[in-house]
Amino acid sequence: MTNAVRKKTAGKNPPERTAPNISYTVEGHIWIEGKEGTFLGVGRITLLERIKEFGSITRAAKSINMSYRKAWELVESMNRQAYSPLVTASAGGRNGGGATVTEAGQQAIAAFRRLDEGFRRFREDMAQKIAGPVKR
Amino acid sequence: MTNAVRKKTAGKNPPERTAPNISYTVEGHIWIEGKEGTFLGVGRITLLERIKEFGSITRAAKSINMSYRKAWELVESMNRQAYSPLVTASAGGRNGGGATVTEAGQQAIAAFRRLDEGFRRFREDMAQKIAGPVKR
DNA sequence: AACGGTTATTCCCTGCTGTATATTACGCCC
DNA sequence: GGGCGTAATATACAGCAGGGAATAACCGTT
Repeated sequence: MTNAVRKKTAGKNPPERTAPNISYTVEGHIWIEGKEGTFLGVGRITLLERIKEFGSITRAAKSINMSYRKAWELVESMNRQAYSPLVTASAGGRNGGGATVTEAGQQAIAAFRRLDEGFRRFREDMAQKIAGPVKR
Repeated sequence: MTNAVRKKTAGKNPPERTAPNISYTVEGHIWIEGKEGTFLGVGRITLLERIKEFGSITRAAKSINMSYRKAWELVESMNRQAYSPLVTASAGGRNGGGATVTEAGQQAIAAFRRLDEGFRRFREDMAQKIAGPVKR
């Protein structure tokens, strides 16, 4: 997959408008879209996983350097668009309350992770096929 | 200000936190990445296609409501990251000059459109598989 | 009844991204 | 040479998404 390096050039090189040795990767984002736009994406799913881990929106948000405001907005958006809420939360109470990822939420996590893994494989396959036409 | 309405009712539906009939789609973006980030994406490829059509960066940019500055930056970024320039431009001259999509540029367009079409099919396939686990 | 940690909500403010504008350089055509 | 429409480049402006702080409500625990 390595490519030949053109090293012998006649004359002087202009300010390097092209690079001699390049490798390309196929990158991308994928998400599940509902009525109001994004329903599930990598950020939202990661947030769900952390909420499940910590039992708290606040701590989940901090663990991924996300503001509570943003985290709360994402949870609200997901709950609005889901058939049944993915996260249930309660203020006050034992340890001040907390948040729980519902069964539906855990299914959403699993489904999206499968999707995202399939996407990763797709991108790898495409990177191979692309190599030819794009180079040279 | 508005407090959450706590209904003690048994028969009435709560303020519609969930939707009864939902359809989801799998959406996404895909791009080819080089040394400085994005190399080819939908916006850049569309720009290339318009440049090919009009022979001018200015008119191409206007046709997609893009500022000339932005369009020029994209062209520069593509040319820097490609093995050979995808667009060549000249000021002055007949009709003030213009821009041309090179052979490499046309190959880039074709390669990316193939990739994007494959991605579209991938998303459609995934939307089918996803339907089950996400609903209900 | 006070405490503590969380959810829920509002407001302000900054940083970033892109837009709009202005200016210069360029080279064919009349 | 003057004109024209483009490329190329710099500067100032606007809009908005996100962050952070501040506040209130909540409820088991002590």
